[in-house]
Amino acid sequence: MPELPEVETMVRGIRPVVEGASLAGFRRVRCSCRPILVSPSVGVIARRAAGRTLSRVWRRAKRVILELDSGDAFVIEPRMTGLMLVSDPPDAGHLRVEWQLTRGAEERSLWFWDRRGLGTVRFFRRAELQALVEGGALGRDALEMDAEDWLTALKSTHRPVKVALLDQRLAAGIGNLYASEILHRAGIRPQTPAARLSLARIGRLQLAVQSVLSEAIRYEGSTLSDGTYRNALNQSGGYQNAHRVYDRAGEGCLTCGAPIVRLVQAQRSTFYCPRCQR
DNA sequence: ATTAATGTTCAGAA
DNA sequence: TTTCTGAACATTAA
Repeated sequence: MPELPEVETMVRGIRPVVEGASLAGFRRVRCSCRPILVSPSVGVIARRAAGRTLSRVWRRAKRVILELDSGDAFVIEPRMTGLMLVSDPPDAGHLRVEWQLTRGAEERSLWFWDRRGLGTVRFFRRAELQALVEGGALGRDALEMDAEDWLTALKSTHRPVKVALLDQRLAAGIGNLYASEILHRAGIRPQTPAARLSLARIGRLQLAVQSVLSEAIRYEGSTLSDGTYRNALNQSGGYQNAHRVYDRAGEGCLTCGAPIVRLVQAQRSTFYCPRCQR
């Protein structure tokens, strides 16, 4: 599930361990599951990166970026079930990649753990990184968008607003869970065609994006019933207790009491309150 | 014991 | 051009 708040939490969790450390080794962990995508090959990456200092840990949309003093960088996409850890993992069987770090005499490791194995670890040269970060594939970070940015983004498509929120080219960082939560907070029906939203409703949407995402970051993300998402220290997040609609089909709306409805849009579950959201 | 569903992304087709 | 479909994979619930 890692969406913007979970990835931000990962970055904040690993930053104190990673930033300023030297990379002593980079390796794939031997496990019984199929290997995840690492590109270029582990050997090539290790040759280019070993001995360098990890100067900056940051986030672009749902990607974790480990930047080296050379300007080259690791770009990690957790996708569905990937985690960045600086502690023991949920289980040893799904550890995928290890960064061996040194800071003076101290040795520590950063891990990429991924149960389903859809996540990726890629290494980019400085120029490639710039293209990836600034290129057209990703829109502005959802937390940095003002109402005017949202107006431009939403005017450009006739798809339902819930589906549009998931389009990373329009706004980067929102995923399936937070899209439902944001629309409930904004009082907007998920089926509404994006281009048909009034200025006033777009203003409410922008505020809902800000408040839902920043609250979720404050609570260190959402750990769903499958327990997959954990922070860098393998601890649960807390925002799942604040969900108003996600995964609550048939239960009463916490605002008005009407039963929450589940529908499928673009092959993904959407949850909303038919009374609060118009 | 099958089948459907699960947070994401991307290629390829409609 | 825009939008839709299915696949990548592992695990759990029905």
